[in-house]
Amino acid sequence: MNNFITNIINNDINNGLDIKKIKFRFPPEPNGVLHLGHIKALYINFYLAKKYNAKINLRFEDTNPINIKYKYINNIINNLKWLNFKYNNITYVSDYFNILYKLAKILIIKKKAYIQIFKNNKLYNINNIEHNLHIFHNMKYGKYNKNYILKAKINNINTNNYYINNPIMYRIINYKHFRTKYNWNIFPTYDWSHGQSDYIENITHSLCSTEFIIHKNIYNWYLNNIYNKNFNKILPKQIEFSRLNINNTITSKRKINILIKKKIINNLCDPRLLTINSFIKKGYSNKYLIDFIKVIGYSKRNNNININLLNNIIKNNLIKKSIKLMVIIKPFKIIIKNFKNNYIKWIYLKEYNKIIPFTKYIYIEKKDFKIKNYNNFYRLCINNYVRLKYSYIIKIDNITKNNNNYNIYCSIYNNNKINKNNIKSTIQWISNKYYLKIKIILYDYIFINNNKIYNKKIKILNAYSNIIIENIKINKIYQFHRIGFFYFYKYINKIYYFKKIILFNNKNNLY
RNA sequence: AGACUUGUGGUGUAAAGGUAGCACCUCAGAUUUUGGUUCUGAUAGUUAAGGUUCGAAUCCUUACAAGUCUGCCA
Repeated sequence: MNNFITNIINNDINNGLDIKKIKFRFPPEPNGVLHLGHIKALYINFYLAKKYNAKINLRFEDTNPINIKYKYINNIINNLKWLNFKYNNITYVSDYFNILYKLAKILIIKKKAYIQIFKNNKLYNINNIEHNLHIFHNMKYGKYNKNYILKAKINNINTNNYYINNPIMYRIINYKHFRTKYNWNIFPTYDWSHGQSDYIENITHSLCSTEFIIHKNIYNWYLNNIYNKNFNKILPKQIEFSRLNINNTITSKRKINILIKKKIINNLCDPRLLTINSFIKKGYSNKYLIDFIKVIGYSKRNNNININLLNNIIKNNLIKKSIKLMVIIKPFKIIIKNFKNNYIKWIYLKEYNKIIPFTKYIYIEKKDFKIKNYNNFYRLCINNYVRLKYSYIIKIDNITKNNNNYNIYCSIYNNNKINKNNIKSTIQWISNKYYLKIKIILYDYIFINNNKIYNKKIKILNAYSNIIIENIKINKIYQFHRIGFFYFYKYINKIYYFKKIILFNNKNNLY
């Protein structure tokens, strides 16, 4: 894999960076679950770590006690385990609160940081160093209300953007932190803590998404003002790449939460979401997702990837290994003339070492039958030979009509006597006596029409399967012959429930 | 509105001043006990204009377009 990131690192090596010192980090905030976009960020870091034989830290960005929740830490660790991304250390920004506090005091002494107070609808800046230190100390011990903040004094950056010019380093938050408890009343902001954490951990290349480009000046300003030659440390370098955008769905935590509030989705495991938890629940292998990430690559430009690319990769992976079931959604009865009423022919399926029953009356899918052939209809109609999957070649002999019901009489034909070119279709079937009741849950992408309109449709269909299902496991993925891929997720009242993963091409109006 | 970033076939991504390549999509043919898969092939591209250069997707200028940011979130 070659991209602008490897180019930058190779340049750094050519310019004297010791290859042994290269180190990366993955810094999630434990405020939600990981999704496909995180896999993109993870993969580049772990790919580079492998390429340069470098170390990599999993760093939890727990700077804001209000946002973070302990349960997400375990979830992230388990997700990484499932993805088989092996990091060297787990670190927490909260471990650096003491160091960050000391560094902030150094900036105050250097007159690079100052306290700002909001009082009587006015902002007051403190100039005196001793006074600043005194207030900062008292802020730490909770002696002030939220109107006190510590700001960095960056006046050199050529911008009229006030936020960028005077970023906040510390704000007062009176909230229990899950690790430091009530020890701190002030918490560092992302801007202040992130670059410093990279520096403390000896990270050489700090990869993030392009929305942080505007913060790069702050990142570098802090580092340059903290950098101490005596420590013999390398200044980390922020490199940005564009975040993952996929049409017809979303990944952003904020937008997912809106959908949950609007009750369009129930939870973070909803199969329509691209969260790692949903992938695990759907029985995916991590390989499918990494294959996808490898294909889409990395750049700085805005992108919009068609979700079918992901679906194709999943489909091509599944096609090799999933068990095939014959499933009928809308049964249509046909009669085999050659068979006697109670005769059962057991057909042996070598692939699965199982037998399935074939009887006089069988059901095929309603859409697999038409009386007359038009528009190149390959399936069952007058004059068409059709192969029933795993069993006989049939053709319609005659059709009778009672009321509104057709009776379709078919004859079995010898495999060897029919020209192969005349059999254009192999369709699924079930015996009218032996089958399993199943339910299929179908849903569409969350968004239609370029991510602007919600798609709430969820269909639950009754269907029938041949009886090959045994030792069925939750989360196991099955292929429904000619329909698509589904995963089994529950068994209630003698009914097996399956949820959609991917449907096969539907343009010929199969279903 | 400003600041910043980015513009390569329909989509995604390579080419670090020297042959515009790869993958997906689409289309066609072959294979096929899935109208699936697989295989072969075809179509199609450097946002625009100017400049530097023997030579520009690449460097410079201008225009245009898209995205991000303008949070005491990260």
